[in-house]
Amino acid sequence: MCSGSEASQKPERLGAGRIKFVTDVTDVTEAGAGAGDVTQYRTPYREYAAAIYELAEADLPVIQARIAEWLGVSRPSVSEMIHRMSDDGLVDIGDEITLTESGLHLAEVVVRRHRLAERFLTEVLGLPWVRVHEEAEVWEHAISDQVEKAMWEKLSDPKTCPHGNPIPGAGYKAPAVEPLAAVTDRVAVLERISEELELDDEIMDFLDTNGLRPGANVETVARTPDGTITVRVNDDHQVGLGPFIADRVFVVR
Amino acid sequence: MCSGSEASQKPERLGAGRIKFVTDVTDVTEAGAGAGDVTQYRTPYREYAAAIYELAEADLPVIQARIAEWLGVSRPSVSEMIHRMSDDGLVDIGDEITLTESGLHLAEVVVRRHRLAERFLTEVLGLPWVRVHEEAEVWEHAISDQVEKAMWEKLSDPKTCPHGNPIPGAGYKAPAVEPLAAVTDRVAVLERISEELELDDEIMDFLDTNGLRPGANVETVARTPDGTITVRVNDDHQVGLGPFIADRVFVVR
DNA sequence: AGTCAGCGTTAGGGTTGGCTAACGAGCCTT
DNA sequence: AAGGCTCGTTAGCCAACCCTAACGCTGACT
Repeated sequence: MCSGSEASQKPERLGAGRIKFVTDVTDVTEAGAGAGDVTQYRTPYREYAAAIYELAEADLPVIQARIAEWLGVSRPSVSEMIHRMSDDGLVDIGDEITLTESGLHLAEVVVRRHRLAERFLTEVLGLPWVRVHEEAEVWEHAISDQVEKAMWEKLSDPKTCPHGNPIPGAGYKAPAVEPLAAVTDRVAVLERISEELELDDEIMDFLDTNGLRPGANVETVARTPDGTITVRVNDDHQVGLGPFIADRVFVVR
Repeated sequence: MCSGSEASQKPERLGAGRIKFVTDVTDVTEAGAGAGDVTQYRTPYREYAAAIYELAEADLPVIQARIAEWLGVSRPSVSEMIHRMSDDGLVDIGDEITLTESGLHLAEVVVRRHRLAERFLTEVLGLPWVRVHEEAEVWEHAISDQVEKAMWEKLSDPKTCPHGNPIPGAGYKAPAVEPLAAVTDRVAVLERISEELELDDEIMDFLDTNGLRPGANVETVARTPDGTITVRVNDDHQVGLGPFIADRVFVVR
């Protein structure tokens, strides 16, 4: 035997195994909700919960067909999963799908970790803000209570993700926003960019190179019948935006 | 134009979906091997590959029964998975299981990210070194090429994980070590602590509170017939260690 | 009134990764 | 020589998630 007889003392659990410890319930931040044992939920549950949360946040109808599109799965799959989540008390099924208290809690944890990860990846690791969404999609499941706490302390009181979306539990009162598409003849400040745009590298690069990030000054200067608008960015240059983008970029004032 | 009518062009993929981009092949560091498309392997493959790597590194026989114990799964499961990995060209099956070139590559990526994550978690996020193993078990799968690169740059040329195990690709020539159990009447320096001990919180706390970390000075002062030894740590205090621990703590000189 | 699109569901399957029970081969000990 | 391990394998099973095909409902438009 290589290293002695202890192998036989604990033969069934030598290694780097799958042991999952239930973490303590701790408050993540002064404002943040405790994450608790939420980690134990299976990944699909977490993703469906986050999808429902984000659909509601985006003011889209929270129905199975939208969830299916949001997650890129078939409608039968959503039907099956939603019913399982309902059995487990995470959602209620009605005209729309709604999160129960514990479902909302789960969704908030996942979305918070996603957006916190995006901040962390840009601020601490220096990744470009237009590329962190995809990474955070994985990180949101890898972050534990204790890591979330440590990230929170490392960042200086973050309120939103790099795209301007509020971090649940950070105590950010999001201002009233309207899609850029609805603004006419006014100067406004870019508040946030929809999650839907973050998936598309080309769109994000386009926004980035044209200075269209949260905080940018945006003035609508022209509009065509098909919904394309022309905006002046930071009193500097003008650029045209199609309706898909103009509907998903939100401004204040 | 990057705006326009894409809404209707991509109706089936609204959301935060499952899209996986194949990342470019890039060198992680001057010494590190390129990670390449290794990310695409399924999680079990990565864990089995890492287990085989770590068993070999620990000088344990790399047979299915050991892998099963290391991963905490049944022997039939290992048999099945190893044959699948063999079909996919990751391992060769003989008297022992050996990694092929691509299998070794995969294992090195996973182990490197695990140990890099441990360093990152202690140095950047300030987590206790005795607690990062479990976190890194998840992080090793969440770290992409670009994140690995960023972590590498953030840390100052790390050579080992916080427990003293070399980071593959970091160019660390590990010194010849021997288990503490084999040392008699000599002063030695603690080099590394086996992965197997990292799973056990109580053991890690014990080591930590007794100053038994990499770099500590250790002198064997007594030995009982059952394998228990007494060591003097940093010329300061004496403490007894059972054979299970003494076999898994390695020293130099 | 008829048609049609959108939605949720059912039926039937497939893949992945795990499990237990049981067996045969090899090896050590008695 | 006989028993008893350890080891790998086989057979059969199960749960989690996903899929396509197809059906029935509803509401809007013609």
